[in-house]
Amino acid sequence: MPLPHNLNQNHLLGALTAEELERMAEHLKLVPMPLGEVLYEPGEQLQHAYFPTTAIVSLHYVMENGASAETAGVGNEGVIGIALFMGGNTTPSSAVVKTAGHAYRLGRRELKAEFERGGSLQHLLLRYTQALMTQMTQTAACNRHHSVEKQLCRWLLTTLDRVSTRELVMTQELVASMLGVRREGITEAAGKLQEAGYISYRRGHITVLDRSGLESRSCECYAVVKAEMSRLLSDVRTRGDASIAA
Amino acid sequence: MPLPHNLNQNHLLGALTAEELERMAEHLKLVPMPLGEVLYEPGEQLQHAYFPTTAIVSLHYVMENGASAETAGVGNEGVIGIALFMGGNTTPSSAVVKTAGHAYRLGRRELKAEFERGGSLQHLLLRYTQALMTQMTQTAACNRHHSVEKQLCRWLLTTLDRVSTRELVMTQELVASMLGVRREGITEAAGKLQEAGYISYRRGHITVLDRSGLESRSCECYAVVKAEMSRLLSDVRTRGDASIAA
DNA sequence: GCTGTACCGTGCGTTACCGCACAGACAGCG
DNA sequence: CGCTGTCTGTGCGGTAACGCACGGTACAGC
Repeated sequence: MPLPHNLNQNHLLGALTAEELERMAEHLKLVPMPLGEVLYEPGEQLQHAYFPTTAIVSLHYVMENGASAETAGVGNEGVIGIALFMGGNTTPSSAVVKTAGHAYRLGRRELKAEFERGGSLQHLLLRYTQALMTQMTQTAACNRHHSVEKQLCRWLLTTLDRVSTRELVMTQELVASMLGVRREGITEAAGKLQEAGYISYRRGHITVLDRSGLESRSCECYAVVKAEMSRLLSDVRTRGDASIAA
Repeated sequence: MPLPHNLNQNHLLGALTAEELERMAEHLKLVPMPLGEVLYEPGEQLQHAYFPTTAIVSLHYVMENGASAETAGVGNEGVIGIALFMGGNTTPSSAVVKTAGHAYRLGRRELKAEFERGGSLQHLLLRYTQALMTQMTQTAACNRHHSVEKQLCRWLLTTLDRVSTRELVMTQELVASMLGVRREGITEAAGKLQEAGYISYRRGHITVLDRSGLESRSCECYAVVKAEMSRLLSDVRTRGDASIAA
């Protein structure tokens, strides 16, 4: 179902003033985000920021021995390319598309220029950055203390919050690499969840049947991050639909 | 040896322009930071930012069941109270003093006011924030993949970088709560390091004998964070010693 | 409808870390 | 000087997750 895309589908863009959005609109380009695409690699100078509409992107750290872990996810509530306005221009981690979709792309110059005007975009981006730090903090603690099953529940829930369907297009292999665990660990945990009737899956598709079931088996981290995100971004998505079609 | 404190001991303050520093100097108050002091608790509106000189502070997340983990450390290279200028005003984690010392304290209004002038303080703070995110990312991945011994090495090295001596005043219990592991796990790992001649310790005091030994047993995370910190904050500490005595 | 590739399930042995319990050692204080 | 509380060492069973190997199965593409 190819919805007509519009800027409001990204919550940050949707919360800008009409004036700001007008200034930026001509520079925002809708781009497809295929599964697996690498938006940036460690140490590489970023050229664009991405405001996802339907895509979901994973901020991902890969260690020397090839092991990896997701440190935060970004969907239509956020933006990829923090390092542009924070001033570092790059990061040691990478960003990869974990659910295909679309995003609005903005050149680094245009982003920096608008950020430095100090208007509502600046405030939004800074608060979003803080929200991202909350995710990272929570991931760090969660990685230390919670079981794979709990983490899987958390991960499914946060991913589900960013899509409009109950079905995620996801192989166990992919999930495992996000959580930084063995593929077999996911097989086992997912098996238990399926047995409990919370999810069902087939080759690369996970369907959530009982959301509250997942919540009950998830660790606290899901709720903590969600609450903090909504606290920090409470004024986002309140602008109504006075949108500029793209 | 009670050195005369001066603002330059904190690298961020030391990198400000003379003009900015002059504006802020009258609001900066040198305060003692005793071991264990809690600078802020989860959800609590911050009243001050702290620029450590000799103290080291841990950003610490405590879970519902009481388990905890450090997500980043802050010493004289940084500042505590990011949430003030990022706009969230609080965070779900807490900040506790893990090595006693001093810090310059600044009221939240004064910090915000200076931040919003958009001068070099703003740029410094934003880049420092990005460096903090690097630490968090690395901690998350490290927690997932590296052994307690490697993590202990990393932690000792980063702590050592923030003090002027070779001796850390630290109980194993405290180290364990920082790393989010059992106290016995530290006993074991520290025992091995002592056997190797890299450290020696007695009741609450850890002395580093062979730094490069620790580096060789540490995980990559230490070097990654260090390199990224120095990249992001390369212009810090270059202002020379035209300081304003406090 | 066949075939090959990707994906998933299962079963080992192994290991790192946990939880608990208790004993010993040191330091500071009256 | 001895007491006391804190800190450290050690042992032991339990367990979650790993690494590896292999076999089974759905689906896509021809």
